[in-house]
Amino acid sequence: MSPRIPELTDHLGYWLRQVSNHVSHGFARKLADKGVTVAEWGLMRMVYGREPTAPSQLANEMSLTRGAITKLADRLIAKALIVREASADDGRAQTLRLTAKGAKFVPELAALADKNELECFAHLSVDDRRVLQRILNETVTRLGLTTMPLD
Amino acid sequence: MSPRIPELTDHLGYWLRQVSNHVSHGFARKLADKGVTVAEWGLMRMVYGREPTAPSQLANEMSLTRGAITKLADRLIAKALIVREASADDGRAQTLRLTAKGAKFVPELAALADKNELECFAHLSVDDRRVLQRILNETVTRLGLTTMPLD
DNA sequence: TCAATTTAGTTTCCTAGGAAACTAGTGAAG
DNA sequence: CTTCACTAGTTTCCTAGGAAACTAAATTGA
Repeated sequence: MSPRIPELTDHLGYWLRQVSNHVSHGFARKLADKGVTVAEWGLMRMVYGREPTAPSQLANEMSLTRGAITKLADRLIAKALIVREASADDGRAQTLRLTAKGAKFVPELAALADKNELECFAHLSVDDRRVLQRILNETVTRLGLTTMPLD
Repeated sequence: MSPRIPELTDHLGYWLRQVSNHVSHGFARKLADKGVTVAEWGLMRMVYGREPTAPSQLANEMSLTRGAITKLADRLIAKALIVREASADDGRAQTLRLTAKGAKFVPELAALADKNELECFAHLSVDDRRVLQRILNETVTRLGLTTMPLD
């Protein structure tokens, strides 16, 4: 007897990705109006209000390779939103921090993030949102995730 | 007074992407052992047990561009998992369908999908899974999504 | 009937990130 | 001191997909 082959839609993972992609793409579109990508926003938010930070540190926190951070930082530097500075004590090390322009930009982008969140989840009851939050948190914990996803 | 800037982690969208990416990457790793990508699996599952299907049809259903389907199909053809055939009645049109090898492969890959689902969500109570399913479904409906995400 | 439009699929160019090789500076062992 | 291993960051090559230009076939309609 042939066992039934599950549909793609039989898996929670499918719906999760569906929703997640939509949320991210909606956000990406909003950010694009400001000339920024989601990854760029992520890095900017990470270094906002924080001591100059090592790229490798950010790579860990954002779950990107160091190579990706190099290029991401290059783009933000080209836009004059962050600066890369040599570490005083370690000839290999560098730090990234926001420029004044970058720092002024962050609240504006954060507002877009809030707006996107609202658009995507406002239809849920307060209770549903709490439950969703709890379930996602439990899952992150269970799966041993601790870092920021960007891809 | 300066308003507080929300953390990345203050948004449901952040956690959603975190979990979604983890689930997808875990699945991608399993599929990689079989020499297949998530997108390739998606296309294979879409055409499984189905009449030969137009690439543009699949593009819609999978939320990919036609260009992406062309290339995705090229890869699957190179692996002898699907075939591309000219439409009899329309000189522009083509259809894609699984080869015997491809069709035999699908159940094996589907088992991996089930396994991945289990690994990612088994820790949730039946109730939580039902609630999560409902919330995601409501959100998909509300956001007007009807298609399959692959990126 | 034959031009204009539309449609199906392909191709080219571009972006973004991973893997792994590479450069250069650090630190430890001898 | 000098060598060796390690670490920080960069670079090269590769993959995958989107946008838009492109080809060819169908359809429309004057």
